[in-house]
Amino acid sequence: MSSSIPGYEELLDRLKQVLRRNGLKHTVQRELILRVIYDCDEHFSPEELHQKVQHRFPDTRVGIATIYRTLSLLESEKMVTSVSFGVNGKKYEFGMKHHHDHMICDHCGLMIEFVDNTIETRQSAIAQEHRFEITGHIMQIHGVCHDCQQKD
Amino acid sequence: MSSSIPGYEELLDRLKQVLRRNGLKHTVQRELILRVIYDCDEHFSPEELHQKVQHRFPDTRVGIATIYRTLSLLESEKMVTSVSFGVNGKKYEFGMKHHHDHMICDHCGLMIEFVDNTIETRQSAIAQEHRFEITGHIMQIHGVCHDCQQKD
DNA sequence: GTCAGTGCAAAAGTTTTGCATACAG
DNA sequence: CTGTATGCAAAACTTTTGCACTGAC
Repeated sequence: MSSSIPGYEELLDRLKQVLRRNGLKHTVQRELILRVIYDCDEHFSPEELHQKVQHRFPDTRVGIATIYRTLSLLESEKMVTSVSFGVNGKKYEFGMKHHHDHMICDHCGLMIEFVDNTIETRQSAIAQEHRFEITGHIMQIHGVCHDCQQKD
Repeated sequence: MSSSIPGYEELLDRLKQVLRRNGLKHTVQRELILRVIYDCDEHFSPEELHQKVQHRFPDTRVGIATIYRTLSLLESEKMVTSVSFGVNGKKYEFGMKHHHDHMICDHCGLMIEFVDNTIETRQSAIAQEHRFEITGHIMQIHGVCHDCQQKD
């Protein structure tokens, strides 16, 4: 098993590689942002990420514009993924964990991650039927979690 | 089969019912907006909806604020659903068609709608395992459509 | 030294709010 | 009449851009 979640060093190498390949430069800001994203378990908005970075590395100024620019870069390289949670707007997550889907409680925001092989398999089959070359998918089950059901 | 897509009249009744139930008022604007949404096959942003409404009913002024307010109302009543398409931002769709999922081409934006019973069933099972009361789900397969594959 | 990257601030875009007026019930 | 709904404009947010300066290579 274990489709191996990369360690930070591995990830950093990958970033360097991407940068070199595109004639871009390795900067402190890009590295710090990657570091924070890597350590971030929850989903985050660009604004939240900005605050985390500033809080953790107060000695380096990182502008919100750089956050947006870096997120775009990382997203195009599939190192982060963006997910939309209805009313809460667009959020990002570290994109190289083991693949998983989300179950979201619309009352309290609780998020359960899960993987289901039957679903994954069907998806490939459907894509194939339509001669569609699949690059990824988003699957969210929305509802009310057990705790919130009690409270009603 | 046919889980019966409601006709416009039915839908309008439902709206009136919702309004009455919440002590809200039946207004021309709300009706026109519903009308346009009902006839709209594609997904739309609030701004696009606004333009469609103005274009189709030039005699009634409908402000963008009313569009947003009405979309919120309809969304909370599950009469429209919002879907997020990554880079394209938040879009809405008429929420009472027969349920379907989306397959989206990231090159040309082509959207194929589909339903798969195996997936639907597994979803319910997963929700049950977590004592989760399911209210809906979002499932999008992203990739490259057949046409776009040719073009590369 | 060169050229991409950065912070900052301004601009552009999106969504929400306040308020006086209109109008449904 | 009463109180919700509306349009408009202002405000609040979110995201992108322009520019002069910095710093990686």
